[in-house]
Parts: sequence; C-alpha cells; structure tokens
Amino acid sequence: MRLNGLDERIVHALAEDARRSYADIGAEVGLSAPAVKRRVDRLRADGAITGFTVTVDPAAIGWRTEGMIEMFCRSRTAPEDIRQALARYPEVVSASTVTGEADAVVQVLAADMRHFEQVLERIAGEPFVERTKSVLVLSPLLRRHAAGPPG
Amino acid sequence: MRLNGLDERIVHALAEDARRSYADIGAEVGLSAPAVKRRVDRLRADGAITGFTVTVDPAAIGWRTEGMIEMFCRSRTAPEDIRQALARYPEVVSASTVTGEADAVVQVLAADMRHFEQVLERIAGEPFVERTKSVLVLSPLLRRHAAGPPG
DNA sequence: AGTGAAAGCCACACATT
DNA sequence: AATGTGTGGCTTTCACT
Repeated sequence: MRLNGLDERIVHALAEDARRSYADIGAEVGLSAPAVKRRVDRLRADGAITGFTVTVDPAAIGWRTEGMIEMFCRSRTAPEDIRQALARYPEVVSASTVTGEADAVVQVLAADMRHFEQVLERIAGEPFVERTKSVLVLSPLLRRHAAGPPG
Repeated sequence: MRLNGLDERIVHALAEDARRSYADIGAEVGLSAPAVKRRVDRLRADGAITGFTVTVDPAAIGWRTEGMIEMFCRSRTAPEDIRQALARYPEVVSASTVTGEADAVVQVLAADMRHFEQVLERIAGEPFVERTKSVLVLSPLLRRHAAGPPG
C-alpha cells in the first residue's frame, strides 16, 4: 500500500505527538476531525500504523548502559527460537537476524555495566548460542521510530 | 529519579496504547483520571517520558529493506558532527557512537536494496567517513521502545 | 488524591460533492 | 469514495476540598 500526502502528514503529526487531538491535526492538514480519524482508522486497519506508544528516556529511569550483542548460533538454529528466547529478556530492546558473520544482532538496555554483563552472560548461556561479540554504546546520537513485529 | 509501582503501571499502559484515556488507565491502576494525568505530567516534566508517538510498520508502507552500517571515521570527528550529518537522512532510524573497531553504528530503513545502496553510498561519501561496513537485516525478531535524544 | 463543573473532544449518523 | 456538519456522550481540565 502507499500513503498519499495527506496520510503522510497525519502520520508525521502523530509521530511528533500521538496524543494530539484529531481536530488539531485536521486544522494543520486542512481536514475535519472525523476525516482525520477515518484516515487513522484505515491506516490502522491496513497495518501501516501498528499502535501508539509512549517514549521513555532510559537514562531518566536509571538505565544508563546500552550495548549491542552479536550472536553466533549453532547451525540450523531457527530464528523463531532466537526470538522466543530473547523475548523473555526485558533488557532486550530489539533483535534481528542479519547477513554477515553473526547470526543475529541484539540491542540491550541495562542499568549499568554490571547489569549489562549479567544479561550478556545469560544470553551467551542460551543453549543455541556458540559465542557472542559485544560493543557498548558511547552516546546515542539519534533515535526515531518504527515498529515491526509486536514485542 | 525512580518510578514507583503506580508510575510504572501507568507508563506500561501508555506503552501499549498511548491514546488510552486517563480515566481508562485510572480504572486499571486504581486512580482517578486527574490523578493519572498529574502523574503523567510529572513524568514528562522530569524527563522520564519524552513524548508520545505512533508506531509505523515500514513494510506496510513499502520500506522492506533494513540494514546496519558501521562507520569508521577520521580521527577527531566529533559525535555531534556525525549526528548532524545523519539527522538529514530520513532513512536513518537510529545512530550511536560505540566502543570497538567502528566509531558509530547506524540503523537504516530503505524501500529496497537499490535505495539502501544509495543511502550507504551517500553516507560513505560524508567527508568525515573513511570506510563503512554494513550488514542487512534478514528478519526483525523483536522491536520494543525507548527514546533517548529527540530525532 | 478525590470531587464537581465547564470546556473541549470524540464518534457516530446523515447529508453533500 | 471521500469529506463536512451536527449532536450526544465522554474526556479532559481546573479550582477546591
């Protein structure tokens, strides 16, 4: 499916503040409130919009250590097995199977180094994991939004 | 700062659906609507909540190719320079400076391989970039939410 | 943190182009 | 097919307890 200009502007307005009123957005894009709502409903029904969420600053709640773990798995490990295992970690923010040497890349958010290390060790201890390689995030430069499969 | 149990439950409710009414959330956590709003306002003021956004399924709008680009920069390149350069790319979802060999890791979302390649070439052509190394995402396994600096 | 009132917003039906 | 108008009902917001 394809978004037209109006849909894009509505999504953009919601991306900046998902709690803005439809009337408010309508005033910006030149539509009435019901018209905006209808388009949002359609975008949700079509799967273009997957939901509305709050964005939390991890640092503000004491989660100050971020890192990425590359996972090297046993051959013939199913992506679904990896997903199920990682879904149990609240510290895992995102995970994807990738091309290249590693099988998957996992983004982890932890309170501190000690916490990060614990998560790393637990992930490294998963039965299908052969070895891991991890890097720490020094400073997050940009962070935008897009959602694939529900977490 | 630290969230107490009530705040956590409110944030959790908003994380699932940021457009839920305060009355609805209040019924779930055992608070009146104004009480919920007051807590949310305080969390925003404290910086724990950075905003409310819509989550978009890139695949549904025709962006089907995702990848990560490791950037190797010239020495003494400031993180802020990297941030400013990358902020101009709508295809850049997130970017961080990291420990290890690479200086920064950039997550990119593109329509297709051709588009991804164009972005890669443009990023590789930035004056402070010496070389890049990229991996493609095969399948996104998990995607949760947290926001650091505004994009 | 709760209550009550006023303002504003949402969601639906129906009419319009 | 998509948008605008109008109305009832709910939500938000504010002052006060």
